[in-house]
Amino acid sequence: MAMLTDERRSLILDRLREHGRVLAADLTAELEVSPDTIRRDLRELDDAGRLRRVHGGALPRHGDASPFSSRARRAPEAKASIARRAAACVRDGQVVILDGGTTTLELAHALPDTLRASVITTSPPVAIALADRPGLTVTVVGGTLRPHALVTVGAAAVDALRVIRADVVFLGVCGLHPEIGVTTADLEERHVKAAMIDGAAEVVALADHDKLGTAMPVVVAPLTAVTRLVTDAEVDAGALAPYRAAGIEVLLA
Amino acid sequence: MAMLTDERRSLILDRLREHGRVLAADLTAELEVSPDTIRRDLRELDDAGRLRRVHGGALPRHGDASPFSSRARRAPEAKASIARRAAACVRDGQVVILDGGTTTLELAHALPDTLRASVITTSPPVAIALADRPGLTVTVVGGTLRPHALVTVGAAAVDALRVIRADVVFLGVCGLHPEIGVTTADLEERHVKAAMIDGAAEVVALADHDKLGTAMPVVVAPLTAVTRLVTDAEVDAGALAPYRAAGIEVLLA
DNA sequence: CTTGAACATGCAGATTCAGGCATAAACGTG
DNA sequence: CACGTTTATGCCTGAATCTGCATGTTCAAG
Repeated sequence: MAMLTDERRSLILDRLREHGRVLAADLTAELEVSPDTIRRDLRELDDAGRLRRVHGGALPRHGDASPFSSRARRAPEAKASIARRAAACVRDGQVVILDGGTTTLELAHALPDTLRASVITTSPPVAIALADRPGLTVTVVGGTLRPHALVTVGAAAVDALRVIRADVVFLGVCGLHPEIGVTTADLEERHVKAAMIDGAAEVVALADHDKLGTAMPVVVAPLTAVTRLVTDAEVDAGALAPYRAAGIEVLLA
Repeated sequence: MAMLTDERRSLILDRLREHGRVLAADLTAELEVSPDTIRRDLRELDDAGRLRRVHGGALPRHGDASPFSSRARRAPEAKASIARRAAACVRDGQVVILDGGTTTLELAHALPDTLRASVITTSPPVAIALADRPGLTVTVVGGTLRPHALVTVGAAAVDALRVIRADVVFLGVCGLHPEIGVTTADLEERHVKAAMIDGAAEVVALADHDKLGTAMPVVVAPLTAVTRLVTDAEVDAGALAPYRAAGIEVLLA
């Protein structure tokens, strides 16, 4: 047997998380088993409550028309490769702050299994993703939950972050403009992000290439607050010059 | 004997760490012992909690069958009906505290879509489940994440809860004994649960019928702290008498 | 309504598994 | 050393699991 049954089913759940849906035919091809086996897998995963079976494939259990999970489907491979590149920046023993957002959630999944570190996050999905890593201490920053972004905000969150001096903070940025700096759309989130940046020795911005050169309504911090930028390889070479000029180390994924 | 038993088992765990899985057949070939011996090894390593036995081989224990998701599969219909019954106790405008655990997560899903209330929880999964309810304000209580239970604990969580005066708190109890009271297995969780109870006008305990009459090592609160008990209909009628005698309103789901 | 794809069900072959039993080595004790 | 006990291992048998195939049914797009 090339692949264990449970292994195959985990892989199906991975694909489901990745793409937001799976087709029985695709799985048959990728996993090289008969359609019957795939159907059985999907049926039993449904019985176990791990997914929702539909004709032709399967969907995530909780209907999930949520903005969060639909956003996760945008440019998943770019986000994933950025996440992998960024994950390599973390070293054992560090205190790491993880922002919310789909890219940082990918980063959480991409962290090496063996990593020993302390992770602080405002994002419940990130916290859950890291819960079963034996080497990690996960701290959730409390506050009011922003439904769209699934991050905590408010005075409680800012207070909790203010006392933390992190080695590195990973920031999922909505816009990163050479002159305007780090920007976001939400005023409450701005204060939380600013508090994360304040105490951190290193600030790593994670941004798809199409976030570069754009700006959102609320300014979080000047560009000089960022020490590293991780983006995908599809970016124009010239577009990176202003960031390098600002002393930012640019990593291409 | 070419290789000691424990030596062989360490090697199996090494292979598992290396490849993320092991096949019984491969181990038989590599270690030159009978399949029976390998099976015995895998079984005992599973009993010792070092790996997860599956048909044909073994997988890492925390691969994806987290204790949380496996617990969710135990008596799901009882949990769901308890959750539905309890959800009917919540009224518009209330401040509600939701404990962690699989039953309270079901309760979160069972809350009416139209409910307008403020929900406070230590459980990231509960927070996510409620995020897209337009009528709810969800507050996450920050703290250190307990990997097994997926709840936050620690001084930060207790502090945050101390200032809250909730109308009702829903407590997922591990054990509810007529004389010993509400008990749990974890000392940190005990302090968080106690803080939840302290400021609450009403304390609703959610418990499968098989939790009644049992006690865990750590006492959270005396039975008198509980004002309502929701359990499933499979409970012996006689078993409920001591709770009713203590002035607790018992709801059968 | 038609039709092809997807589906559930039952079945068979192959593999894997659990428990009982026998053997042999290692161990402890007098 | 002699003896009984424990442990580890391999073999055996019946049971369980997994997978693919055949059958008839259901679904959904045209």
